[in-house]
Amino acid sequence: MIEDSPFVAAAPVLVPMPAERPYTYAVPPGMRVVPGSIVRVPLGPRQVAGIVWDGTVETVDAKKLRSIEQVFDCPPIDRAMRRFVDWIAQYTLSAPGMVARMLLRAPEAFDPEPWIEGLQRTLAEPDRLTDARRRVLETAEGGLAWTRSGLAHAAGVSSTVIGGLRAQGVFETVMIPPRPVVAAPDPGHAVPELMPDQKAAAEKLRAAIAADAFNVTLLDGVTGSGKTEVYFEAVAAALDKGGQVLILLPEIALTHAFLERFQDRFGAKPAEWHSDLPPRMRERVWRQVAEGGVRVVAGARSALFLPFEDLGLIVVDEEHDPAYKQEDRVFYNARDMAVVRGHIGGFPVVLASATPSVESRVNASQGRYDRVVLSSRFAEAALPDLKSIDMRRSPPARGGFLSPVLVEQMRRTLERKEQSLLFLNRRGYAPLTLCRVCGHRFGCPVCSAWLVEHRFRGQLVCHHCGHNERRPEACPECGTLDHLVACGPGVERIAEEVVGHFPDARTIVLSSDLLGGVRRLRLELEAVANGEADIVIGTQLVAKGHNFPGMTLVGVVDADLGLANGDPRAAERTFQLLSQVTGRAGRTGKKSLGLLQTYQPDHPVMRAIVSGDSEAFYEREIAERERAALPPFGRLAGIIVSAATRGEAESHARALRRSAPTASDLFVLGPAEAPLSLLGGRHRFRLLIQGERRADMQGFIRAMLAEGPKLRGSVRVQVDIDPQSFL
DNA sequence: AGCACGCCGACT
DNA sequence: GTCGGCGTGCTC
Repeated sequence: MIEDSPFVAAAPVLVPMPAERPYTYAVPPGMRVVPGSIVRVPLGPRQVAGIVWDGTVETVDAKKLRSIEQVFDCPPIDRAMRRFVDWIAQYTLSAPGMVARMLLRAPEAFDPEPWIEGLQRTLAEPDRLTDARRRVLETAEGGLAWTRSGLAHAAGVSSTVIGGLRAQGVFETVMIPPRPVVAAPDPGHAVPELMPDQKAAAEKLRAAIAADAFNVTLLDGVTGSGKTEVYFEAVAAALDKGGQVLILLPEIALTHAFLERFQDRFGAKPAEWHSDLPPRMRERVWRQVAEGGVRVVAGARSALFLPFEDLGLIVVDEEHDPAYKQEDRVFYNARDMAVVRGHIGGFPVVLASATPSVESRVNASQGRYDRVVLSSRFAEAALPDLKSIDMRRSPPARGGFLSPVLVEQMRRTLERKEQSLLFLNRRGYAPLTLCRVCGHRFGCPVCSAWLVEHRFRGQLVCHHCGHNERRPEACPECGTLDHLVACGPGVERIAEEVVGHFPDARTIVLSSDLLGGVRRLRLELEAVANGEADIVIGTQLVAKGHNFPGMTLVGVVDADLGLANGDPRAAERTFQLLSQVTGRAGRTGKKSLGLLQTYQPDHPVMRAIVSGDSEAFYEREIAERERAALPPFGRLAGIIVSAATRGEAESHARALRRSAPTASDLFVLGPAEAPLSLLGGRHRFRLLIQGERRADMQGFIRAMLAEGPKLRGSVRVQVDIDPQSFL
């Protein structure tokens, strides 16, 4: 730990940069630090916050040694959290300093929250009692301290009135401790009446909490089965035991609706934690989590790095959601890191989903996780009647993309004054533009993916790197005017087709391109929920989180989209997405319908969705993955995400094969996950591995580094899950 | 990751 | 003559 040299005491300090090990700093005489202390240290030309780490210090050149400037008045990062940082650094092959950086993302929170100035009633009486003064005294009755502006506001007077009373000694200045960011949740606030299978599931979770040990439960409940209510019982049990609780949600799902639901159950909102929390709030939440004042946090993946004082449960909702993957700097999957955090902290973890990831299903079937299934649905929340439309038999009209079968159902839905949702997971107007004369295709000059036409904006946009240009009139290759043709549909194009069919219907397109940002989007979603649109055309953004009570028809424009992209998870992802989308309808109690436009009605994904038999899908998918040795079965799959040149990508692919001969598949992909054949231009080399066996993977990385020392620093690793060595 | 230093093109 | 592009190198 802290070692005394003959001259100065020194401490290892993890600084927030890609350092492989802690740096050594001198501890000035009289300063007290312990492992976990958050300290201010000089680093190059600037001052940074670092964490005093475990272990002995390395002797460094006396000329290099600098001193810790300050120990923050802040609870030290506990041992479990420090081990968590080291574990993640090792597992993701990232520098520990970069992992530590994720803990230090609330710089102002390291100093205690200041007490604020307040006013308290004294025994003195004012010289004259005016109307305004009387209101102030009535408001302040009860002896509690008020802020000056708060009291003025509550009494409906100007703050000069308060100032006058203060001057007369009717009020005295007192210091008020910082206000809690949220009220304390009450586990007994509104205990729900649970259905029998919910009750049984809640009992199992409660037992896991009572056991006071690490354990993972996969809570697998079909849409509408009341998963949230069940895991709220686990939350209540953990709170009863006195621990703190973290509920992880995919960023998108961190909605108002969830917070309300929590408040209904516990009488208070959880503290929120996500990337667009205002800085002041961020600091207060961080501090109060560290001090234990906040009991429950609902947050995005970064909430995993909050310094909980006494964490007793993590719930990962929608555990299959890809938003849990962080894919820059430190590559990690928050769902898996939550499991690791539980293991280190010795507490239970609950993974909840209506469509669990294949990894979690495998972990459950192999006994590493417990599995609790909720199979019955509330009667009024029945799923829609689901059917596929075989596009070979009911093709769309020329130039269109909607089958007559779907159009007819939309017409009927309109007649009944109910809402339809068309889902197409593709922004813009058309995913590819080409010249009818010379065949020129518009590609991205930066990353060589195709440019997507956004007709509304008059632009061609690269959805991978954000590059955009004006849509020209003439072909840049042959110069012919007005012969550019849009290939394939995006939501804008579907909207055009819909308006052609139903010119009088209120049609709206919802995608992340919507002008006006998140606020506008929220307003539009609300408007739709209030019935202010007849037909909604949306990307996956409509698939998540939001309920539309009047929606009785869901049409999936291209259910096959995403099945053929070479991703080993394509079928799983499509199944999950289609389950979610079709779940958007049918919560009304009215009869509702889901239609999937597909060219492969016999594909296992379509059969599973239409029949509702997800068990069969999982069994088949797991068997298939095992046979092909794809994730999550103990083989390694490497993905080169981008390379400096095509030749370099190829040579690294060969190196990859040599060093990982057992790898089942080597995916050589472009920066845009485009096939290698699309790679062109110069790109920084980056490597992304979705692998299972850590030993294989690390060996491979070492081989890569030996192969090309210049690559060091630009190699990044993603590990999805490693069931063999995980726990 | 920041941030400084350092060496070549278009402008107050 | 300077401002500014990002390549390279370092941080106890």
